[in-house]
Amino acid sequence: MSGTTRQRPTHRKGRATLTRQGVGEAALAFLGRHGPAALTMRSLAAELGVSPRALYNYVDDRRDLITVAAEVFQAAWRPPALDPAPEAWRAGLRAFCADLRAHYRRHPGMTTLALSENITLATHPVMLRNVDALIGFFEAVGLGLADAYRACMETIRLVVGFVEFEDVPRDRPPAGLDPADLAAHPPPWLRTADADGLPRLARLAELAQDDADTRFGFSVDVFTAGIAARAAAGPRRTK
Amino acid sequence: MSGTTRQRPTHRKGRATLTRQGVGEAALAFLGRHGPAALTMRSLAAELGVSPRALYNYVDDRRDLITVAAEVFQAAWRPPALDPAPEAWRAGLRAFCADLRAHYRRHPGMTTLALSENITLATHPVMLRNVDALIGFFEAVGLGLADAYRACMETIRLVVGFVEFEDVPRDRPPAGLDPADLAAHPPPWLRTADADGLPRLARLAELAQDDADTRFGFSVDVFTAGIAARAAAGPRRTK
DNA sequence: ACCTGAACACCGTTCAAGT
DNA sequence: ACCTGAACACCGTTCAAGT
Repeated sequence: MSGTTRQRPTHRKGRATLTRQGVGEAALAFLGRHGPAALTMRSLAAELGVSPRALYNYVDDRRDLITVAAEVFQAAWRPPALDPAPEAWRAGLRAFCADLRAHYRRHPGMTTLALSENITLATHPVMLRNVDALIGFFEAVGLGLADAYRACMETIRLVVGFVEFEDVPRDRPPAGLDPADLAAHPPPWLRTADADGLPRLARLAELAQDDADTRFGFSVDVFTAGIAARAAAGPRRTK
Repeated sequence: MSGTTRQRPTHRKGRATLTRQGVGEAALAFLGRHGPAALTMRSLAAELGVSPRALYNYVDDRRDLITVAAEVFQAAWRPPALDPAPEAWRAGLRAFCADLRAHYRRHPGMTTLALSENITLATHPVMLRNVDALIGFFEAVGLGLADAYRACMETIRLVVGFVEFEDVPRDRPPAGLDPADLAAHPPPWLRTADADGLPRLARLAELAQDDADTRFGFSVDVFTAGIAARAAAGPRRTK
């Protein structure tokens, strides 16, 4: 209590000593700068000024590295507070989803990587607290506990799915494609259809283009309305 | 018109000649048998009894190969008919989503691969027809054209997101994990939480476990209720 | 205890040469 | 026209050896 417990040295050869946490942070930062394809054991080691083998002292393998990065990523999110009051909850849920979407977009490739490496949702205490709060919110809005849990998970899936399918390809377009084509919505591959048996696609071409925020807003609004209907049916709906 | 136009030979050295389409079909089949990680240019070439270089006569590169496989995959789906009649459309949408989910699960790794390779939704005539029909369905239910398009895309995202986040990890569990842990819902990483400030997670542990079908049903029902609310507000909602 | 350097078994892709 | 075989520049991971 009084004395100085022996500390691990924080530097070595002029470089900060590696730690599991530090390696994860470096991986997450690297991901933001260069994208998921560029994150290799070798490139990250080079960035840290260390041999590839050194990383294996802190991380089991590449999968484990990505798991740590995912934990760091999750812990970095502080969600806006949710007010379940009847006149406030819809706007609150909208803001919550918008904030979560922004967090994911700030780290492009994090989800892509987690999915392709089959990372089961990494579990950080901060994340557990957020999940618990969101479930509590849905309960307060009028859902039974089981439905509140399901709604919580669907909220996350809705946001992450939108980012993955809509935002990531536009924020970080693949090499060979024209960004203008990706930005357009409805996309050219739907608009080029001639009218042979495709009447709505043909009419769609005449519509004003959607931006991603409008489409995200639609998805969240539909979800919110669905939750409202479910809540109105009463919490007993949970079987 | 009368004569025999010169045909490309269909066999060569006792092996069916390669075609772009055939290579895509082989890739999709390989994907179903061995999973996305095992699908490499070299392994697919070996499966076809050919040198890796030969594949490059039919596809530009690995990304292109996956694009062809995705097209084959999409063209293979024949959705159930959708009836927009007031008393039928909800059940029809549910069946539509269930069928789409089943189609994706039949080819595990297809989405994972498409996402990680940033494949912009491949466009096959069959898929365009399906999309057009789904938009028409939402219009007939009472949505404006722009909203019907958004609802169509959200339908696909909902289903694919569920498969990707819920089904794939369970249908094809990653090597190091206990399948029982993955099957459990809520998952153990939520249930192990002690009650310190996590009251709903603690109560969640006492609930009967959900199966994936129940959770999928919840998501689709909430979506359906949301669409119903939107439709009731009238097609003029589209700005 | 933690690092380096060399090595192994893989990738995707391309080159030059065969038939 | 379409193939093979060898090669290049990469991977993740491991081994043996340094300090």
